[in-house]
Amino acid sequence: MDYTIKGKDIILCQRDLDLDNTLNCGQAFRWEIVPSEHFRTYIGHYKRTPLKISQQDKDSGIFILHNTTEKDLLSIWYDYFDLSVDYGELKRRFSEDSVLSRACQYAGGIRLLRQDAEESLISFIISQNNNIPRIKGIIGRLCEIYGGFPSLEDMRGVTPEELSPLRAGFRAKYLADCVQKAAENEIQLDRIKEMPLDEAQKELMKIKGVGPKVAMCVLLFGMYRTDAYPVDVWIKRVNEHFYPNGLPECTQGVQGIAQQYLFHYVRTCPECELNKRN
DNA sequence: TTCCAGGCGTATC
DNA sequence: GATACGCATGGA
Repeated sequence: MDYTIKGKDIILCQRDLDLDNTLNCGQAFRWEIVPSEHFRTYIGHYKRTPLKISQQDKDSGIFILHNTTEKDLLSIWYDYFDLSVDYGELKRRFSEDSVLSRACQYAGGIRLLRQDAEESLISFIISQNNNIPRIKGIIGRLCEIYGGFPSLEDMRGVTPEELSPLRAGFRAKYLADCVQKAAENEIQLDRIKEMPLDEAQKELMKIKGVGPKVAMCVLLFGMYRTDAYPVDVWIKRVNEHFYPNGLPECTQGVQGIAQQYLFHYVRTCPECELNKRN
């Protein structure tokens, strides 16, 4: 990692990272873009620790972590932004496949964020049969109520009625069930992290409102299980249209990272035939 | 007005 | 085990 400390800021040189790509590709829901003198500036959190981060230009690979410490960089943000992984190497692997190659070319600055497991669980319960702007709205209201993103312990004893200000609809009862099962140790995320993928998925599915897809999202985004491959409506189309015989071999072990490139590509790239409705 | 959104629970066969 | 349907809410 290449960085220098400049007063209260840290200047980070980092390849294969683009803030728009990474923070707006549907894996995280509470990074907000804010006006600044730089190309892009976002404010977000890992658990309760805030970060304001700027990307200086589109392609320079220079970032400013504002008003932070070397300790937070090394103990939080280095892991959160997955900086130990060589995404250049990963993308060279993916380029064996023509679809993935296009996806990487379209948004090569995507990185898989290592997010908090509890936040991922709550967020992706909210995500079901929902659209991304509205997911962000519900999560924003959740954070307002609790003064930051709540832990499952913070929400202990909550009822669906008490969650009605979220306007989460039928998902409120799922959130309450999730909180209750965690409180009663019916599900233990720390144990699930250590389980084989199939077993971990089944365990998460004990929570009402957590099915195969949400469970895979929790494993991928909240537990850094890069072999987890969540299939939503978009990825279902990708599988049927591009990979009728299964994923290419170059994704072995990192199917989840490939999924993230594919998801963003089909949803937002005008050149992708699946993007155009019909 | 109708359709759809990072799905899932339930009923039915 | 497979399939059909309802579900809260809000934007297009």
